[in-house]
Amino acid sequence: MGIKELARHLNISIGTVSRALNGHPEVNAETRKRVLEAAAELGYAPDQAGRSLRQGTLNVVALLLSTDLTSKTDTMFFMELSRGIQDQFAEHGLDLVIHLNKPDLDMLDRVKRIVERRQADALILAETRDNDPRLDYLAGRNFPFATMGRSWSGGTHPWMDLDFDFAMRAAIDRLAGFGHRRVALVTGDPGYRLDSMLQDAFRRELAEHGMPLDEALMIKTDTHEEGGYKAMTDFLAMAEPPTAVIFPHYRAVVGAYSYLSETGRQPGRDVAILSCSADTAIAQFMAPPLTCFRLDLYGLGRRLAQALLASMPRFAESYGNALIQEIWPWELVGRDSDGFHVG
Amino acid sequence: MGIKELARHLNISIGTVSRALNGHPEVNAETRKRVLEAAAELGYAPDQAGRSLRQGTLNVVALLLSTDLTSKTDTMFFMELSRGIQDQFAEHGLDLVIHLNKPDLDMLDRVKRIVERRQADALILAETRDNDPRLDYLAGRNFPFATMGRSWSGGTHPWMDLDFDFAMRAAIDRLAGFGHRRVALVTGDPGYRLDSMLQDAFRRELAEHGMPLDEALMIKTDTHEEGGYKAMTDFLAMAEPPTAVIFPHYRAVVGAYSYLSETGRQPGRDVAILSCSADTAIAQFMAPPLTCFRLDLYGLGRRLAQALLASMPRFAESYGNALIQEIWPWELVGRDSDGFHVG
DNA sequence: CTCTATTCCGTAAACGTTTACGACGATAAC
DNA sequence: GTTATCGTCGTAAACGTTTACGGAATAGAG
Repeated sequence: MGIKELARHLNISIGTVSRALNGHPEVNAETRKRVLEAAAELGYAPDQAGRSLRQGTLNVVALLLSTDLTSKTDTMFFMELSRGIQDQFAEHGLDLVIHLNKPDLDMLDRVKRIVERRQADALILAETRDNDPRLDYLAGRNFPFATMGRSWSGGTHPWMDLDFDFAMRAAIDRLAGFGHRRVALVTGDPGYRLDSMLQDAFRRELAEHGMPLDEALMIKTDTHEEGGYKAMTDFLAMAEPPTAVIFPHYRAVVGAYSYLSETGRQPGRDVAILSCSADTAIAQFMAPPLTCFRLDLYGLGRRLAQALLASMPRFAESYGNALIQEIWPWELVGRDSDGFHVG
Repeated sequence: MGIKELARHLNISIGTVSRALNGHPEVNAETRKRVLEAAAELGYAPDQAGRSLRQGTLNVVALLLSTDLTSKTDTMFFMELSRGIQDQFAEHGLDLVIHLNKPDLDMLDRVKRIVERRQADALILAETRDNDPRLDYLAGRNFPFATMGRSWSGGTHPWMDLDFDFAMRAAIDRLAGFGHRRVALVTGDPGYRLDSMLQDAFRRELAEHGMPLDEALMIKTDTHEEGGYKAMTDFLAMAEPPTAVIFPHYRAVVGAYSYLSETGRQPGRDVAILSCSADTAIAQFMAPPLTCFRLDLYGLGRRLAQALLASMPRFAESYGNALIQEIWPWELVGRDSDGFHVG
């Protein structure tokens, strides 16, 4: 099953076998055919370790995800994204593998392990934090990597991100059009760049629309169902509750819907609910269907992979050697969760 | 950064360095300390390719998932499962990596690639199909693997599965107790062992409870939101609709809820909805909260990993060299989606 | 002092590839 | 007939580890 056996079986040298399999030009056409046939018949495939050892490359890109995702974010988002990444890499013979890890501190260790043991040729990080030490480490080692979501400093590494400024403007435009003036925002930990940007954009757009800013209407909490449930509970206990709530994180909406339903209220009638999340399958099947943002997650994944490839010396020329950092547009999908006029 | 540099830096041989790092007994305590310190300081970690080449082991286990998961199943299920698997493997210094692949035919190629290129020491398959060629291939190559969900033949490989017989009995017991006699079942493609078992159990339990079996009430469709939506549409268009519907697949429930809401109906009042899925975070936040089954997904993942480890020569002795195949119990969590009496 | 056992460490082979280098024969050029 | 060119292939080194083997030094036993 090794290349040696294959060579012996064909009565040629291992060098020729290797050249034949790797498509080198200096091998006779008929010899190549014989080699390929024999390889297919005997089920030979080059050992990854041997090849990697020799040419220092593994044909594997790692995507590092935190197990937090299970509890805090929309797993669908990353699944769709991964599908795009995977397909793009496949065109270059690269495999995508997902590494799950405990969140926070261990993450740096895992990154170090991947780099130092050479478990992948490049790395994709999903969620970056303020002063994320992983970015410095990777940049210092000159290891190719990309991130989903820009980092705080912008950085000189490739990334893809979403246009949250646009989303927030579109959301508040829409709510203002319906006559809302007390709008609330429920985000997660502002230690994440995403939540920080959302809060900034929220403040700015409120000001632009001449709406009052009430800090009590900006709740930072967990981004899953329970966080949304509690946030909605708090809002409705206020002397003057908001008439509209923006939940950038989709899963929090589920909790909010739940509390509203329990108390006999209805989203889209008693309070407007709007999400800045991607329009994954469930949104249109909520009751009432959720207003959120349409986005080509699969395409985003592909483009993220392209950005990373463009930063890898081996593939850079195919992608114009450019540093690719893009902010992706999306489109507001108005549904019934916020479709009513106040006042 | 190689072991050679490290050895030169310490003025000892690479053999001793290797032994020191790998905890072999025949090395002086003080030498070992020096080596470990220097390795930490210089950020040395053994190259995976070199090590793998030498000792034929990689310390990596692969979990193969289909990109279908995105559209068809509850991604949360596999995330929680993966977390358990990951933690169990970590105790033995193994990493879990997830390979995403297109469904169906390509899957066998991917499995072959993983085995032939030695990209992992063992493999976990998530969804097996009738006459799944991947199982035969792996067994033929004597490659360690385990599956989530038993295969059709039972097989001689380790697996974990859920007690769907129990679930179906508990579900129909409960519905019978509420007075239901026209109960429907919405499953996916019976080419999957899971759906096939559910249908069998459903028929059996109906008979045991003296309920009539109406084949029109057994719909096979997609297991995502849209499938549930359409199934519910079909049911309610019947001359004599079912009074209760069992949706083993959680995501189909979302679609069913959606249709009910659109037509002014309410789950748990106009029709009973019950799911045999695991009780993931969303179930209790649906409106009304969904009756389903409580399950320790994390523990299940750990146990699945143990079962696999027990089948790997390297680790077998720690686990008693046994073939581990287990059917896990779960517990019905009665909520409001089916809590009403008929007639 | 001799012999043996023990502790520690260096040497070198091996794992399965890829590839630089050189060699061989055949063909073409003069 | 000599030389250069080309196409094809074999040889061997190299990648970074681990580990079997043997050797040197020390200690203990007689």
